Amino acid sequence: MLPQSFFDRDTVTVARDLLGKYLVRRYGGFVLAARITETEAYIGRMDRACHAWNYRRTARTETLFAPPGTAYVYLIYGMYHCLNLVAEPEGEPAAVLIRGAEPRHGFDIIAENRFHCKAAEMTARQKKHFLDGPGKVCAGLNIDRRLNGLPWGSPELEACASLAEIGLTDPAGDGGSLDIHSGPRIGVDYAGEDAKLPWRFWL
DNA sequence: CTTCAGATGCTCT
DNA sequence: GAGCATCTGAAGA
Repeated sequence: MLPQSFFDRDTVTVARDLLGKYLVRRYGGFVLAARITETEAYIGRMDRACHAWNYRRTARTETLFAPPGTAYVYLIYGMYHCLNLVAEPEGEPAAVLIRGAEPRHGFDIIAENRFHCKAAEMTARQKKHFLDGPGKVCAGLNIDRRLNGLPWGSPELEACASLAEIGLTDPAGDGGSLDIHSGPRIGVDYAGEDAKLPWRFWL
């Protein structure tokens, strides 16, 4: 599991460093794992796109003020969930949104969660868009608001540098060197100039 | 490949 | 009451 100190750093750095890491989700006896391929940084101190911009503290944003590594999960558009991991020292409201991932373990369960079918029954179109969006990551890994505020270190959700440390191997390999890209974040036009910040990262 | 409408409920004003 | 860190299927190019 990544140490809490991994998240106790500048949010943009954390967002970039999370690429290629493995998200592990455990529930009901299942172990699901996916490799993170896309992230975005949100920093309340200075970023109009962040829910806690200018340290805005409400019932919803309270989680952003929690210790680094805490899960921040909220409902968007009435029907999808977004998973974030809190960053920066405790008290600085900031987080990294997990925007995309690739399944690595528990394919059938993830396929069931996403498409209500077995992995082998997925269409080519479904495979191509397996977990390529924040709502899709949450649907596939069965993440919803019940996980909001989950402390870092909880077995239900963790991130690790390799699957070997939890006794698994990556069927697609660990990938070697990463080809990291960056650009403006998605869907934050309401943030004015801050919408142009290159705080989205992907492989 | 692209655009587009519609779904749906929580949060804050 | 307005808006939202989204997704899907249908239709057209």
